[in-house]
Amino acid sequence: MENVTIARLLDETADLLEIDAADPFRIRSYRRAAEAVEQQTTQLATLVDEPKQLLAIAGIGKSMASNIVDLVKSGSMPLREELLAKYRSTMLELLKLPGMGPKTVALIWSALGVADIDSLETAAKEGKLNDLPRFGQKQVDKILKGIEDFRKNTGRYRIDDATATAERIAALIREFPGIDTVTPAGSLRRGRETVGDLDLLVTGPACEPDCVAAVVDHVAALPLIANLIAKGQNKVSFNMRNGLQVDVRMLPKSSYGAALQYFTGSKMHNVALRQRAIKMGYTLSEYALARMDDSSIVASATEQEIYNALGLDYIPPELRENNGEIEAAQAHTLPRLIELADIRGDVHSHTIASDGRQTIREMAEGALAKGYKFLAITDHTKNLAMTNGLDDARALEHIAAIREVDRELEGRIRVFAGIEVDILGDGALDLEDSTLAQMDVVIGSVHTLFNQPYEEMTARILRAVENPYLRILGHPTGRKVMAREAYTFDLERVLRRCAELGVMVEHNAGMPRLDLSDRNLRLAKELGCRISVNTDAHAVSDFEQMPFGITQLRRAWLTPADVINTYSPEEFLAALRPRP
DNA sequence: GCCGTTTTCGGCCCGACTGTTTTCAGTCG
Repeated sequence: MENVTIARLLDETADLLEIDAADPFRIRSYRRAAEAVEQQTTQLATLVDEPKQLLAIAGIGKSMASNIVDLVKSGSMPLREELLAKYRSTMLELLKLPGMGPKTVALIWSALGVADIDSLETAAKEGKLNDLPRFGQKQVDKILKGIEDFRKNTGRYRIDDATATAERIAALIREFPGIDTVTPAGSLRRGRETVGDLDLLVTGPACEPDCVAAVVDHVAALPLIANLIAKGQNKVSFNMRNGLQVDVRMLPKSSYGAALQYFTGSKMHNVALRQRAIKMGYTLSEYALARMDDSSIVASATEQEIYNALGLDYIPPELRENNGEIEAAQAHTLPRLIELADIRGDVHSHTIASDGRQTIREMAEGALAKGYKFLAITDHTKNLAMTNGLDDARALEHIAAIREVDRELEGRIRVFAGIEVDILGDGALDLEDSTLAQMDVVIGSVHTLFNQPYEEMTARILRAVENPYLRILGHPTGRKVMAREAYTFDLERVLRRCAELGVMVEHNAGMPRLDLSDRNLRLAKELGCRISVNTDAHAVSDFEQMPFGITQLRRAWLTPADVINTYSPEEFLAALRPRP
């Protein structure tokens, strides 16, 4: 059983406990445990015979460890079974409807026997809900609307889409006079690869308390709003046409830092921060860090002041997951995270020789314009026929053409000759060794190996990695971003072998379905792999995808030294696995 | 159910918005 599954089952147990009106602190323990499990880089299923290692995880105590062992061994656990016998598993879906919380779910169950979305809809339309306490027509309408939306769209939105939407909305809000800044907060600011909703924080002279009402009216009337959910004194919530929920908050300058900190989260990071504040005699809210005794404000204008007042170094948003960052900030041991400005090269790109859209020269000049010091041209091989992939003869010609451009641009940028070679069904590489020996960069890609049995897939990739000419394992997972992880092979074993052999592993910034997740990047670092971040550019404009890749590297706590793209061209060549 | 710079017991984060509540419960982030 994968960690994500264990985490989900623990979280669902917390939901059921809420419906059961259990002790809120017990419920929180289950939520904390679920979070902690999801953060782990090693699979807990391999630790069930060593409970001590489970107990070492913060948030996992004796009975939670026993729960995890039960889950791994039997697929369930006693408490979960007990609750499922008392209630229904379909209630977990009801909780996802807006406005439906555990109390309401418990109420309609005990009063009407309603436990799933279809019966809820029927009951609502028949007017049965109106007789219940705290139910009026508005509640009923909200539920029916919620059911409609739920069926229309489920799930999360990709960070690049959400970023574009945020920018569109921000531009419209800025049209109002007296707005200085519009900043995305929440999981978008933390760089999660998908976001559930959008939090925008707005500040400027127009957001001071005596005049904020006009801004609120302006935002609530934006033309791109599909459905207005709520409009308060300084907050507006609405849905976009695609279902994405947007929360916009207007804030005075004086408390902007506290608000930014608060709404950036994560929730678990904030909880930990608040507990720390209390121990120090403070209270932390979205308005300020204040003294508990006389409510005097200690810090509120910037995040930096707040973290410092709590005895911490500033914590970058990407690290705020309550995953050791607070302890590191206190000990002044936070890593100097990699930044976009550190990147000096991209070693995965395509040209018109295969399925790219620009020439070698154009790609090289595009990289030069980004300030890069090196670029590797890595077109496809013949096995991927639809990409017009290269055979040995064309590959050798291509190398000569790349060397030519490299000479033309001497002193300005290094252009390395490379190839993105397919790993064939038996684990062999798609070109002759004698051809591969001419290349600076050989990326082995897993494309065509999908949909094979786990063990076979693992064995074939391991065989490919053994080939001494293979120097980078290209976009090594077939996971789907929207559906969490979907490994098709034993990634941990492959990464371990890559580390032993000096094979670099790639984080693909341009293809979010083929990259390594932040958790797997952290695993790769722990195992000692050298990591490369590349855009897989098929045109110069694709180089612009790099920031999304950097964000994920930051979430994995990577420093410039961990990532070969920060090296000089000579250092990069030296870091490659030596030729036989 | 977890945890410990007072503690192995007694704590455990904070506030806004909504609806129908004439003083607050539930939901949400």
